[in-house]
Parts: sequence; C-alpha cells; structure tokens
Amino acid sequence: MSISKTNRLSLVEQVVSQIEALIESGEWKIGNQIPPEMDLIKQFDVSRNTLREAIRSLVYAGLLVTKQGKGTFVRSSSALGIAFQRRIQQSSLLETLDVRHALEREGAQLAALRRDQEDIEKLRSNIEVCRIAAKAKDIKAYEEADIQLHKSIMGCSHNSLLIDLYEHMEDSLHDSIHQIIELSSEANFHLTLHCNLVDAIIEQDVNRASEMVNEYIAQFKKNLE
Amino acid sequence: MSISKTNRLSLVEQVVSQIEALIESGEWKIGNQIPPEMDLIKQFDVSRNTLREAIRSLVYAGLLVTKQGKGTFVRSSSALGIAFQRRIQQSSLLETLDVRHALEREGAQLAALRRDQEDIEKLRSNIEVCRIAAKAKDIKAYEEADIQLHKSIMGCSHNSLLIDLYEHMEDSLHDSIHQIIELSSEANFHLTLHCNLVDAIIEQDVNRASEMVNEYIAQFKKNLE
DNA sequence: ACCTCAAATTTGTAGGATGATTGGTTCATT
DNA sequence: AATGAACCAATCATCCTACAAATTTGAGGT
Repeated sequence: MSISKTNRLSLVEQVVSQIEALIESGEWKIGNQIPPEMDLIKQFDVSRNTLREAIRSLVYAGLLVTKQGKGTFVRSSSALGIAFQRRIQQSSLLETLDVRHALEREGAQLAALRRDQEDIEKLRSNIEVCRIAAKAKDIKAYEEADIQLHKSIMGCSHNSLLIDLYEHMEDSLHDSIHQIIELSSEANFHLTLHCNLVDAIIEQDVNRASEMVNEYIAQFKKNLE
Repeated sequence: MSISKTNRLSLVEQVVSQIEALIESGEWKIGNQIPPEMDLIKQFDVSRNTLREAIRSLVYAGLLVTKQGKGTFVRSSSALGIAFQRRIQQSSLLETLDVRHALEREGAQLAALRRDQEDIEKLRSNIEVCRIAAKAKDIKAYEEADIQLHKSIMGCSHNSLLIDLYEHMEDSLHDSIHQIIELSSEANFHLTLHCNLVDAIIEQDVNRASEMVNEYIAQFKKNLE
C-alpha cells in the first residue's frame, strides 16, 4: 500500500489556490474587478459550479466580494484579517482593548527598535496632520489622522503579521477614538501623548514608547467606565 | 432613493449562517458527521448548488471537512485557527514570535492582575507537572506540560478573545516548530523562568511577570539561531 | 440634450445527469 | 465456516442547461 496519505486536491481547491496566488501576487489588485465567471471558466477549464464554489469560498473568507449584476471584486489579500475581524465583533470593547494594548505596545516597541529614515519622515508627516486637525478642531479629520498615525507606527515594526492583525481592528479603533475625542478636555492630552510616543520611537527609546502606549490605553479604559 | 446600503443576504449566506449557528450551539458537535446533502437540501429548502456553495465556504474556512464517499464532518467551531495556520505557514517564524510575545506579555500581566484562587491552584498544579516531567527528563511530557501551563496563564486573564487568539496561534505554531528545551542542563533555566513567572502572577507582581515573559521569548529566539 | 425602455452583461438559484470514492452485502469457492 | 470477489448503495465531486435578479449599456423618441 502506498503511503500517500494526502489525497489529491479537488478541482475546487485547485481553483481556489490559483485565485489566491493571483491575489497574493498582485496580478488581481485590491478593489479591482476580476474577470466574469464565463471567462474564468475558460481560463481554469472547469465547470461553472466548480468555479462558483471556489469563488464563494473566497468570498466567505473575505478575499473577494460579489455584486449581482456588476461583478466580482478583490476585497483583501488577508483571510486572517477578516477572520480576526469577525471574532472581534463578538467580543466586548473591554476585551478588545486588552488585545489592542498587546498589539500596540509590541508595535511601538518594535517600531522604536526597527524604524528607518523613511519611517521617521512618515511619522513626522502623520503627527503634523494630527496637529493641524486638532488646531482646526476638525474632529472628523483628527480621527482619521490619528488612525493613520497608529497604522504608520505599526508599519515601523516591519512585521506584516502584526500589521495585518492591527489593521483589522480598525472598527474597534474608530469606536474608541470617537469616544475620546468628544471629551475635548482630553483631546489635548491625547495629542501630547502621541507626540511623545512618536518622539520616543524616533529616539529609539523603547521603554518610553511602551509607557506612552500604556497611558494611552489606560485613558481609553477610564472612559469606558 | 432609500438608503438601505446593506443588500439582503443571499441564500448561500443565509445557509452559511444557519450552519454556523448549528455548529456554534453545539447541535452539530465537532468530529460528528452532518446530514448528507440531500437531507440538508430539504431541511434548508434550497437547491443543491446553493447548499454546496455554503458547505464549500465553511470547508475552506475550516469549520467543516468533506470526504468523498463518506460524508461531511464538523472540524472546528472557529475559523480563526485555520486562518492562523495558513498565515503562519507562509510567514516567517520571527514575525510570529513578535505577535506571540505581544499576546503572552499582555496575558501574563492581566493574569497577575486578575487571577483568582481557582486560577492559582491550577497554575500550581500545572507547574508541578512541569517539574515532574523535567525531573524524569521526559521531553515530550515536558513540552506538553509547558503548553498547558501557558494556556492556563492566558486563562487567568479571563479575556476570551485573548485566550482564543493565543490558543489558535499556539496550536499552529506548535505544529510547525518544536522548541528546543535543554532539560539536561543542571540549571534548567527554562523551568526556573516559568516558576518565577507563576510566582509573579500569584503575588500579583505585574512588572516581574512581564519581565519573565520577555526573558522567555528572548531565550526562545536565541535557541532558533 | 434628456428621458424611457429594451437589450446585454453578470451574478444568483434551481434541478438533472454522471463520475468517483467509500462501505457494506451477497454469494460462490475453498 | 472462513475467505475473497463481485456487486450495490450511499455520498460527495463535477458538469450541464435553464431561468431569475440586478446592473449597465445603448438605441430611439421627444
């Protein structure tokens, strides 16, 4: 008896893999429309059912999105991110905040260790946008700028897994930032904290970066009560 | 024009949701066989195509597994584990370790803050099993005991999201790499570190708990080189 | 130039037919 | 009775055609 424990892949699985590869390689770019079913049937040489089962799988995983009458589009290149996002939606804000603390602190510390010149410029640019929005008291703009800043910080870690997970917490981010901003008394403190955080990262002060994140998260928790 | 941005759910999505609910509620238990396609077609009152697309989606997500000629079985109740597994297989081990550090440190600190009497007993029991395995120089048993201890520590955080993430990541990590633990050395640095960590948690010493995790992960990274 | 409505495009759903794999059953042979 | 070969039933895998629903496109008339 041959020991080929792994059965051959089904056609659907093969098609799924090929589509994953197309997305992963960037040949199918995020946001773009993919060829219609009929074209893909010819391209992959499978039946419509087989192709649709493959597409459906990737839709459920969050990589694709279909719109009846319009077409199918690439939504994301990370199935993990979507799964994470779904799990978060079932959790309380407090639980999510713990996880966010874990990721943000790690990200800030790694950022302080690994940031390069390009990162520094981006951080400075991001924090400047925050300042301007704060001065103009444009809450919506500040919210957006703050999120961009946080993403940039995580980007400095140069860890794609960490970045991926963090970016899919965005819904939770919006909630918490929105709450903070409404208390205008704390908005200034909020901005100062972030300036300090960016400084710490630029100066490669790992401990201070960590402390700034701690304070920042603690402030959120306080507001949740 | 009405502003109902969310279109109605497709039949496939409805069936997927219903199956998810059946699995989540435990009505379909993990490992068990689910009814054959024909029965489900009648139960959900949809066509074979629709049902199969739903099943396929859940197979891809890792909740179900189909075996031609035998049937379809429940594999897991969470899509996160599979998503992690796939991602970790492509991503570098160092990146995964950063994320693990983030989760473990947060978990240890929260454990120190939130552990109750029941947790303490469980930790003591876990560490005792580690000691016995170390004394017997049974590496396999020690590795297993070590994993159990770590899961117990995360359990002390009483944060189900954090626990879920950690367990899924740990499972995927564990199949891809086995830690090199030196049980032979007299000092037995690994065990000592863990004893200290448990002590810190019991004594609610947050900072020491954090430091122990740092050392533990640093050691892990060093062993990989 | 603008509006209307029909046609084309694209995904969604239905149902039938056949192939492939597995598990069990029957039945003849030893 | 034990064994093994052939057959059959259950189940998933793939392919096919047909029609429905949503959207875009374009022709034709005002």
